[in-house]
Amino acid sequence: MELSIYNTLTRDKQVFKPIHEKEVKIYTCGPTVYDFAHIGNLRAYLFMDTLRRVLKYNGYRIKHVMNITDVGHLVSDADEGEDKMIKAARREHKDPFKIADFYTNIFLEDMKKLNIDMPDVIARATEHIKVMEEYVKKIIENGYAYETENTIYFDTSKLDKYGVLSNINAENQIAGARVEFDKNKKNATDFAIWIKAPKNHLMKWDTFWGECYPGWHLECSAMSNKYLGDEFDIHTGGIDHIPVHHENEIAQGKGYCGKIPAHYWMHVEFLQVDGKKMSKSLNNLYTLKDLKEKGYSPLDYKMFNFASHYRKKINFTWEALDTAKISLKRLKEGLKKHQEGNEQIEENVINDYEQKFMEAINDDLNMPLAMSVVWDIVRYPKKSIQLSNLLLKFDEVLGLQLDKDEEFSEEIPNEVQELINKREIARKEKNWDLSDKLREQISLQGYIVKDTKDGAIIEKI
RNA sequence: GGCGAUAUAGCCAAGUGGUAAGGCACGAGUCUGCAAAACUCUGAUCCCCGGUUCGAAUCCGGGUGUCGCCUCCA
Repeated sequence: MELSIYNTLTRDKQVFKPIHEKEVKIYTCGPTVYDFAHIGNLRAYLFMDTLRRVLKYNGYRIKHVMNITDVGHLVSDADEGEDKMIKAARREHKDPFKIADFYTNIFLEDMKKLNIDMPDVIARATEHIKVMEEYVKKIIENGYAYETENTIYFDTSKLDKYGVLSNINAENQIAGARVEFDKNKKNATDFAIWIKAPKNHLMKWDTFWGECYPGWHLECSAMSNKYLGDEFDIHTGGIDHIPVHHENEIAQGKGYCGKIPAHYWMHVEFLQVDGKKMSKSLNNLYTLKDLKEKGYSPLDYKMFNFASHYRKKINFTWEALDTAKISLKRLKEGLKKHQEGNEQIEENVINDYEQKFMEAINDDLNMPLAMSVVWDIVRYPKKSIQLSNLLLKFDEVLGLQLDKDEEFSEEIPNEVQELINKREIARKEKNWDLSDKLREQISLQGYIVKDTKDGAIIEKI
């Protein structure tokens, strides 16, 4: 079956045709590791995960590279302000390289918790300075750059067109600018590719142009080129990357070898919180840790993401996350129900579900629609191991670990356990008054008791 | 000022020309000592106005609202 994906470059959905028949080469703009990843960041990597899984489900091999930006990302994408890493280093009174290590590790742990299928290569910018240096030199040789006192700029006026992704151009950049552009720049859209490090600058390397550090946009171009070549299949990132970062990558690709690096550009929309953007200034940034503290697991959050399409804004509310949590639990219970069943299901029913699921995921990763097929199977009137096997097969795409129980069972304090034991005895004696009183006491301790056939289940409130 | 997105039941959200997927919540029922959980059943003509068409949530034109990027941020 054909796989269609939306390409920002052409602004339409296209049938996906890789450069090599069986292998797909992907580059993902990874995190700048100067702080904890918030759930908005994580949405982008969940999208990356789904994309990988869908491609694999379609039988492709994948060569996937993601960068870790640990230098050169200035507080503004337009090369203004200071380096984010250095700002963080000052905030935490630590060496910027240590900061990078710290947040990189946390990031990788988050990826694991979300059961994200990771790229084959994770490239740290600071380990690729030489590659970047060579990349810049070639851009200069090709006549696409000019020097000012402290910076080497990419000259966007040398391109046939700048702004192929977003319709921005030098004129409208200037018209609406609230920031003054560097007067040394020839064009408003020119951007720094190599920057001379000021004295006492914490992150710098001895290069062909003296002690320097790389421009942020350059990192991705140089590293994708090293691992994937002049042209590869898919480039992914957040929607905020479109106007500057990815335009600049395209510009650099053209300056380097005359080619737009990727054939397909895929972008994830933003996550909002209560209908507003998530931002530091609004103080509504949540991390996985915040979610955990409220009793939600990383996979609950993953489930939440499947409620909407990646190219649409998703509105995060605690209520919506709760919906996801309940749904995931019911999904797992549905799987168990089918695992215990042995009723025979006709083959065409199974085939029909497979067909529908595949159609959904192959239609530009329509996960909400795919989930409706999953629910259909869960709610199928017959119990059958054939259906549970089908769900597990689909879980290769979902990555929700449907067959695993959450290891969310926290330890129950002794005093609460004693109350529970007493209550069980009271119930056996049919002493309902005492039983209800004990349940009340347990709830005062912050736990809910639920009686099932197999005994009481305890949950934290 | 420039660029872009979006408007579908209480909430979240699919659906891009043929008469509205799914999830959550609410309500009813089954089960249960009770409660909870679980399971079953139940709801919308798609922001407004005009047009194209045999037929539009879906296409076109005009409004209105909301949101995002251009400064932190995926």
